[in-house]
Amino acid sequence: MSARKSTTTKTAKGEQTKALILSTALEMLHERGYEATTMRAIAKKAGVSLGNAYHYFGSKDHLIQAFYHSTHEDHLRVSLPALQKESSMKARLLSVMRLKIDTLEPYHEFAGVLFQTAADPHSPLNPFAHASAPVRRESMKLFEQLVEQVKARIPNDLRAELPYLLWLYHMGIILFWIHDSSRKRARTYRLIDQTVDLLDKLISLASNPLMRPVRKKALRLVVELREDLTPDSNDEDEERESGRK
Amino acid sequence: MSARKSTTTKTAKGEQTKALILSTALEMLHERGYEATTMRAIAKKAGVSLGNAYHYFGSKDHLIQAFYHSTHEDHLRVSLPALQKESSMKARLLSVMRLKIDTLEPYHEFAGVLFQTAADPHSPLNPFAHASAPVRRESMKLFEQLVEQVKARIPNDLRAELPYLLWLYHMGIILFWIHDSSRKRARTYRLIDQTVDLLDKLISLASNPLMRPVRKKALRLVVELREDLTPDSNDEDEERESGRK
DNA sequence: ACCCAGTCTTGAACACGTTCAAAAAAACTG
DNA sequence: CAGTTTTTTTGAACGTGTTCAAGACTGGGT
Repeated sequence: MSARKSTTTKTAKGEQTKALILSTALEMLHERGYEATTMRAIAKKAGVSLGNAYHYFGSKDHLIQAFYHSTHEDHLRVSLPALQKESSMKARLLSVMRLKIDTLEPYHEFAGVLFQTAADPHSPLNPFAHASAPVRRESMKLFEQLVEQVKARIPNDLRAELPYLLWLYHMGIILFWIHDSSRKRARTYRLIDQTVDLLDKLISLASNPLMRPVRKKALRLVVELREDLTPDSNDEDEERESGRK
Repeated sequence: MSARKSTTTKTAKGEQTKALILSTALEMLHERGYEATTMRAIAKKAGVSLGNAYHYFGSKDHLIQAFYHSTHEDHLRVSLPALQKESSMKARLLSVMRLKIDTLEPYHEFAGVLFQTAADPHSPLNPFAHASAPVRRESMKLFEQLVEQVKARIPNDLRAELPYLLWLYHMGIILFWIHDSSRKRARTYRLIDQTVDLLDKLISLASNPLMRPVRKKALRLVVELREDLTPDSNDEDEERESGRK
C-alpha cells in the first residue's frame, strides 16, 4: 500500500462520485469488516471503476482515514452533551473515555488493522503524522474543552499541557482496547475506571506546591518532545510515502 | 498477509534449507530494507522456489519475527556485560535502554513496518500475542535481571512487577524511537535520559511508606491487567490469523 | 531390489493494492 | 456553436503475498 495524493474534486459531479464512494466504503467497512472491503468490491458496489476510486482516494488508507474521522465525529456528538452534565475533572474524563470506547466498539474486530496502518510513521494515517494533523487537532480539541471548564486549582503549566497528555493517555487506552479480548471489553472499562481515578489523584499530587520542581522538570520534557510533533499551526498536510507494501 | 503455521523440519536437509532461507532473508532485510525484500527475491537469492520458502515460514511475518529475535539477541549480548559494571537501578536501566536503541538503530528506516505488523492483535507477531510469548518472555527476562541485583530498598510488591513495568516502558520508548526523525535519534536518547531519571525518582517516591495505599492500588491494577496477557507458563504458541492483507 | 509413506520442492494460479495511458464527458473560451 | 482545455472515468497491467495440487526425493521396511 503506497500513499498517493487524493485529488480534490473540481466539479459537482466529482463531488457526488467521491461522496458515493466514501459512503459505500464506510457502509461496507461496517457491515463486512476490513478484509472483505477490497477496493474492487467498493468500486463494484458503488458502480464505478476501480481506477475511479483511486482517483478520489489515493489509497485504501485514505478511505480508512475518512472512517477514523467519522468515528471521531460520532464520539464528539455524544461527548459534548455529557460534558455539560459533569463539572469535576474526574467525572468529565471518565465520561469522555467511556464514550470513546462505546463509539469504537462496533469496529473492534478490525480495529487492529486500523492501528496497524496507523503505527507506521511513514503512513499519512499515523496519528502523529503531518497528514493527520487536522484530525488529531480536532481530537485534542475535545480534551481542551474537557480541561477548560474544570474549576479545580491546577497549576497553569500543568493545565496547559493537560489536554495533550490526556490525548496521549486516550491513545494508550485505545491501544489496550484493541488487544482486549475480554467479554464486552470489560477489562478496558475497568482500566479506564482505575486509571482515571489514578490520574485524578496524580494531578492533585502534581498540583501540590511541594511537587513543583519535579512537575516543572517533567513538563519541560513533555513540552520539548511534543514540540515538533505538533507544529502548532502548520496546516499544510503534506503527504508521505507509505512504508508498507 | 495471512498467517500459516510454519512447518517444523523433519530432516537434516530440511533444516539446512530452512536455515539458508532465514539467513538469506536476514541479510537481505539488512542490506536492502523491507520493501525490496520480497518473498520472491529471498527465494531467488537463496536458490529455492517461492513455495519452498512458504513451506518453512508460513508468512513473511514469520521471517520478520525471526529478525526481531535476532536483534534481541544482539541487544542481550551487549547488555549483560554492561549490567556487570553498574549497580544502581538508574545506571542499569540507562545502559540497557541506550544499548537497545544502539542495537536497533541500523534498522530504523524500516522499523515502522515492524511495529506496524506488530500492532495488529491478530498477528502472531504482535508483542502481546501468544505466538511471540517466547521472545517476549526472553525480553522480559533481561529486565528481571536488571532489577534482581539492585540493592536499593524497593517494596516487594513493586519489585515483583517492576520487570514487567520496565518492559512496558521500553516498548513505549521503542514506539517513540520509531517516530523519531531527529538527527542520530537525539530526541530518543534525550527522552531516555530524562525518563530514566524520572522513573528513578518515581520508584523512590513509590517506595515511601506514605505512598503505600496508592502504590497498592496501582499495583493491583497492573497485576490484574497483566494476568491474561502473560499466562505465566503456558508455552503453546498457537498461531492466529493475521488480519491485514 | 522394491515399494511406500512421509518429506521436500516446484511453479502455476489467485486476489489484492496500486499505477497509468488513454478514452469519455464536462466545462470553458472565443 | 466549434475548438480547447480540464476533469472524470475506464480497464488492462504490474508486482506483491499467499495457496495448492502435484512432482521429486529420501529413508526404512520387506
